Amino acid sequence: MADVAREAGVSSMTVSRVINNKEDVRAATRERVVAVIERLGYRPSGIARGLATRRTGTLGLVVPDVANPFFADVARGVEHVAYGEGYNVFLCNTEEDPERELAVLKSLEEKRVDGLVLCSSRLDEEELRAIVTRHSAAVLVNRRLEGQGVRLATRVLVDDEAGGRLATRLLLEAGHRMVAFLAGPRVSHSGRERGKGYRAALVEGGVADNGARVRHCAPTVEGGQQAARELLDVYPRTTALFCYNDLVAVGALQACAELGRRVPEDVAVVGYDDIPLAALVTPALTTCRVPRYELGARTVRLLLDQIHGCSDGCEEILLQPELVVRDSAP
Amino acid sequence: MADVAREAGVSSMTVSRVINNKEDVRAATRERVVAVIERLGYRPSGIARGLATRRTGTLGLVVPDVANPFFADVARGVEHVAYGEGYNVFLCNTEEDPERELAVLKSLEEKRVDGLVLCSSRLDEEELRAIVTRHSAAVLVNRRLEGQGVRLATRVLVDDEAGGRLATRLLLEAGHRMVAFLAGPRVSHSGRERGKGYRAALVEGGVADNGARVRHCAPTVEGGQQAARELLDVYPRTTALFCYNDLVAVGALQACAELGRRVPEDVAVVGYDDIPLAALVTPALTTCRVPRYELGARTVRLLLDQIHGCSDGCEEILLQPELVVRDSAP
DNA sequence: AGCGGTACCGGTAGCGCTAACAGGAAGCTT
DNA sequence: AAGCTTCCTGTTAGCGCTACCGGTACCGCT
Repeated sequence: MADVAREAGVSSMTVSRVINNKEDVRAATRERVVAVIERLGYRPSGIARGLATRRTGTLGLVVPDVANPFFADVARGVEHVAYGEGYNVFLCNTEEDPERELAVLKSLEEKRVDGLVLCSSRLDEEELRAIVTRHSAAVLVNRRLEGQGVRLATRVLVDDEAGGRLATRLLLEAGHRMVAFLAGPRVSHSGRERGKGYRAALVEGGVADNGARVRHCAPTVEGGQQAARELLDVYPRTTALFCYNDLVAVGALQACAELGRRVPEDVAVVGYDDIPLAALVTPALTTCRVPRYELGARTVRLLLDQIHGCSDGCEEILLQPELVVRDSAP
Repeated sequence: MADVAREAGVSSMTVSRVINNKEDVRAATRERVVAVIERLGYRPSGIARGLATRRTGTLGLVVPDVANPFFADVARGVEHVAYGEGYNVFLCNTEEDPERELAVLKSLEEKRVDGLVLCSSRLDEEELRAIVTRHSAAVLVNRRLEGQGVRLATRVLVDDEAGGRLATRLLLEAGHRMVAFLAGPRVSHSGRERGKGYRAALVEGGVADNGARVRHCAPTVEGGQQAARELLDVYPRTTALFCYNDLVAVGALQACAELGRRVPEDVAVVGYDDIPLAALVTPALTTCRVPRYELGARTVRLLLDQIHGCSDGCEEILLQPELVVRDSAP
């Protein structure tokens, strides 16, 4: 920077003003400085700038796993909006390990990120609260932080209860009366919400809520396959399956094929998420699309509001899933 | 930091030594300092440290799109190894736009990343060379940089020619004599390499190389479906399709279903990449697995060697793909 | 006692940038 | 002609940390 200033015959302050597009620099001077910068290939140091301004132009994104298509899309949304506003994004995978989550969060603090996006945190209330209060700006995704105190974390969520209701209602309206729920992992918060919607729709539809029709399983193709097999074995009169996610639904499809049940004629199957795979299996999955990219994008916009101080304090955004009807149901 | 020093009754230098795990601090002193750090919740500033040491502990990762499962896996590998060595990773999507690629590269320079991983760059030779020389450490993925000068970029590649050969040979050995290649986009470097392997295998197998059997298409399900349809129409005696990637192969599967060709009895189909989808379609795809996670992991290891100065200068790592035989071929 | 060696700790001087203020020159007003 | 505004530019003083050097205390040895 000093080199540039000397070459251009100005002070470093003027160079600073030029690279920050500040007013108060004569056009001629600006051009001269720009030319020297160009000629010398000078790049201002974001590090030094960060030290001086206490803002780094970076955000932290913490996800369980980017290779999961769900978080990959969220990451894309986060990165896109952040880039548009001149921010860079640190990507951190926790690999589902709370220890590691704490560790990356610590490193993000040391890097002095301006804001934090924390997806599906596996930390407990207390740890989470500590993290959030240490950051001036943080938004949670797919996780609430119940606070008796003043400070609650901003958050963006998918309305999974509505999604569960939507999917179940579709099946009921098609005349199904024996709708089962392949519920995914017992610990999943999303799964519980989807289950709430499922039961609410059953009640609203005049079908007695029957807990025995809910079966937990691993959120994978194998998990879905096995659970569907067992469920159709125990309750052979089941005519519809609402699945925790699309992978489970694909497993259900495979189980139906094994058992000689035609889909959707004998058994209707509805998935959740609308991952790219959903459209490609046979029959193509009817599913509940969750706006993953938008989830990331909205989150960052909220975060940036918070950073720029124009936030309304504690907020919550609830994104609505949307039914995508294909061949597997109704 | 000054607070910590005062509270612990030492100088800031000693605090610095403690947080950097340097020797030359008495155990008792260290404990005292650690206790104060803990009590005050002090986190050293990576920014200030970066300014003083000229190392930031960050890497830049530039990919066309993280939502692409290929790059998502690469990113996972990169992040995992980087984390293990105490580095954080900036994730940058170029969204296939060279302008944007240049822009993110510029921002990464300003952030003073210690190293750069550049995947499938769409920049031309000259731009690329400029970028690489501006960084002390950079590794290219899926891209060579031919240099007449002294300095060539380190790179990690998949041996796509070998992959093409492998897949084609499998088909030939199963007795196929009419093997077509759905080649993906004309501009794809990987596609060209796979084509080379395909032709080489044909020649080695005593089957005359017939250019007319190669058909370019978009690297998507639709692209593959359309190309397969047309190809099977023009050359109805084709009994095997080697596809640019798994998506194209899925398209080919759909085209075969439409045309009433059984897979693999009438037409054998081989994909490329082994994305998760490959195992889930019906029939499950025989494909060429490319080690995506390892690609990312090896790349970062190479990069870290370069950063720590223990590199042998210009190097190249060529990763071998591996055949995964499922139901669609032979 | 004096010497050298080791273990531990502190002072100083930046790293490259910007916030905040302090001018100075030109043009305008009174 | 003095004073005032407007526009532009420079000076100073850090931001929080570490490199580098220099010190002190204490030990064993001659």
